[in-house]
Amino acid sequence: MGEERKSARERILETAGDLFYREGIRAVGVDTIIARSGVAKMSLYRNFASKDDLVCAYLEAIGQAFWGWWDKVAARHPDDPKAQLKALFASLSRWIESPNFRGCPFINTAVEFRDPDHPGRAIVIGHKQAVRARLRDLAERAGAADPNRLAGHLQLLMEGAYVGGQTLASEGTGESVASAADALIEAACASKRESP
Amino acid sequence: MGEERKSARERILETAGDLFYREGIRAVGVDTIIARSGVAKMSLYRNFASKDDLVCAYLEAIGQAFWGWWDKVAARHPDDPKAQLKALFASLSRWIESPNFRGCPFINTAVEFRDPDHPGRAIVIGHKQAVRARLRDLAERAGAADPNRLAGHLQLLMEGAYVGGQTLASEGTGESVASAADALIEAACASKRESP
DNA sequence: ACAATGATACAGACCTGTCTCTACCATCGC
DNA sequence: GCGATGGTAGAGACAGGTCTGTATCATTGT
Repeated sequence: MGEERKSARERILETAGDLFYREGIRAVGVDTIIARSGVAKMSLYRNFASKDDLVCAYLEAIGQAFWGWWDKVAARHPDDPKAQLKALFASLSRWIESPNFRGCPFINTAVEFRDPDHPGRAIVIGHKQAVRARLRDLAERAGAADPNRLAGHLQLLMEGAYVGGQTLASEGTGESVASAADALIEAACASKRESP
Repeated sequence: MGEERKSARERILETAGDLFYREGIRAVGVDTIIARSGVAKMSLYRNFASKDDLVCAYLEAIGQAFWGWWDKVAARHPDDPKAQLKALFASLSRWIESPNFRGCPFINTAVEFRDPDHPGRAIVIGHKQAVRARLRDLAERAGAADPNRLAGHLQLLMEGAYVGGQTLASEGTGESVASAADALIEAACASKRESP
């Protein structure tokens, strides 16, 4: 047995993540997930209380991957918050033009499940607030005149990039994001000198 | 019969529009639509070939309302494209903070129906391209140094505002949109004087 | 009379979640 | 060494509900 076979849970999460992201959550039934991952139905329901529960696990996994990406990009410019901001948007602009890009998984989930009591929505809102906080922190350390305002602007841009890449493909959305972010960052930091 | 009763078609379109927008399209079945609009099921299927067909009619109606809004706002500043742009974003910023706001119907539809062959997607893409064209036209007439670039930035902001208002409610998204739009418009038009 | 509509039952597909039965495999007692 | 045991997992049937779309019949307004 040379090959280590992954656990049922891992295979389910991997397959479900792929299908949910590509085709949408409501569009993918549990039967499809178990067929595609070669797993028994009971293995799914032993590991996840319900489909909603699986959706939450999917979002958590995506969140981890997201912060992994964020930290990796930021680490390329240690102690240079302004460069980190720009690098994040430059990387984002490349990502949204990839052929596999299907929008932001969090936004997509929030759109698919409109009921405010759906457990997934809390995760989505938590994620977006965390992003906002990290943007504000970077804006502040980058010396923005009004960090809160810059963080708000940049997050708008980020969300716009996510949906723009999906509905307006091949219109140069990626390039737009990077240049708009640059413009806003420079404008926000211009009026304040570093350590005057 | 003092009250003019609307035709079955009108009542269906009205109810479906309301439900689709508030709760999502996949979340609302035709049974709910007919119950809520007090219409027979066959009246629905006599007026619309299928649910997908009803969805398309819904998108067309939203599109008409959207351009009605756009033209009304623009008409408040005749022959002043820059003021029109700003006014559009100011109005948008108010709209997304209304309690009934549930995001952009076009984006929501595109997220709910990921299949590229779904008839609704063509309408969505057509709408977004039309918006882009009108933005570019205004940017050009407003004297932007690079109208294409400004139109791209503004559309990103617009899309961001739509989803931001939905997932990040009560974080001052509306104010952010207006101020970010102002900043980008001013920056884009600064380098070019009007009739020098 | 006639066209549009309401009411209702129904077909067939699909969805989530449960249940049973079987197979494998590691660990433990002896 | 070796059989018993228990945990994990595959296969498939099934229940109960919902969805779209169709068919049939009664009603209403002009």
